[in-house]
Amino acid sequence: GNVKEMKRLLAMVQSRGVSPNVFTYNILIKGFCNEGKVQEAMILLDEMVSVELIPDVVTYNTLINGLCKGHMVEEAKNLLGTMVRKGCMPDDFTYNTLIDGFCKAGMVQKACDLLQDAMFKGISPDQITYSTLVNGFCEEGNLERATEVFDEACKKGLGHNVIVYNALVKGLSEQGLFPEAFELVNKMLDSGCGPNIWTFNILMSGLCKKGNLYHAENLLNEALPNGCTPDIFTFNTLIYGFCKISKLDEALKIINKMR
RNA sequence: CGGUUUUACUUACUAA
Repeated sequence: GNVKEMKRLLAMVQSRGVSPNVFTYNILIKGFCNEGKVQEAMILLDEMVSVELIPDVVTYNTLINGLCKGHMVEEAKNLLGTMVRKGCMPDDFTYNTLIDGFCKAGMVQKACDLLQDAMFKGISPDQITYSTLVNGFCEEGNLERATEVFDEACKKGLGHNVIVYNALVKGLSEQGLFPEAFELVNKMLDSGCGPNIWTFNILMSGLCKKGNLYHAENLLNEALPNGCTPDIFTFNTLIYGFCKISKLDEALKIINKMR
């Protein structure tokens, strides 16, 4: 829908004696953001003010995330400034969202600056922050910094998290560093934070891109014994891999295994 | 502290 339609709905609800509150707007704003209609979501922010509702930290975080996902990171950062000016204190969600936005935009250094800003405000990095930064550095091809961040997370006791591990496993396997990637998976098993199907998919995808279907298919057989059920990503990855090396017959066999 | 809203990791294809 659009904002005009929304206004009609809200008017209808109000005519029944029920007024929308901040939650109502937050849900709507999230809805518009999910549809990629961030501009319309921003209009709702203005409208909240005009009906004397005070946007809260969730309102701003939702919009900041929408702007980041819409590749408008500078605007997102400006909104951080706006919320502070209006007396709404940013929280860990705010910073993690922005840090991810800047990482995904290829501005990892700015993401690190934001983390400094957050820490200055008394917000310390959590597992989400670390997975975000590990991922950011990996995407940049900077495995050294990615590993440093990972080690720092471990020192703080925040390293034993599947997503943090997966981010680094992905970075390693995308660079073709499979021995290191598998070593890390062994570390996961030792630390009681076992791999999940995402871990397997990440490794298999890396192997498939290198044309190493032998090891990729072996991994498929190791998933179940490790308590991971192959999913649609697993099979699509293998089918892609076999097609890439022109083994269409093998690709078709995978399709049969799916049934 | 009755409930409801916000952040991180995986496949391919498609556009430039």
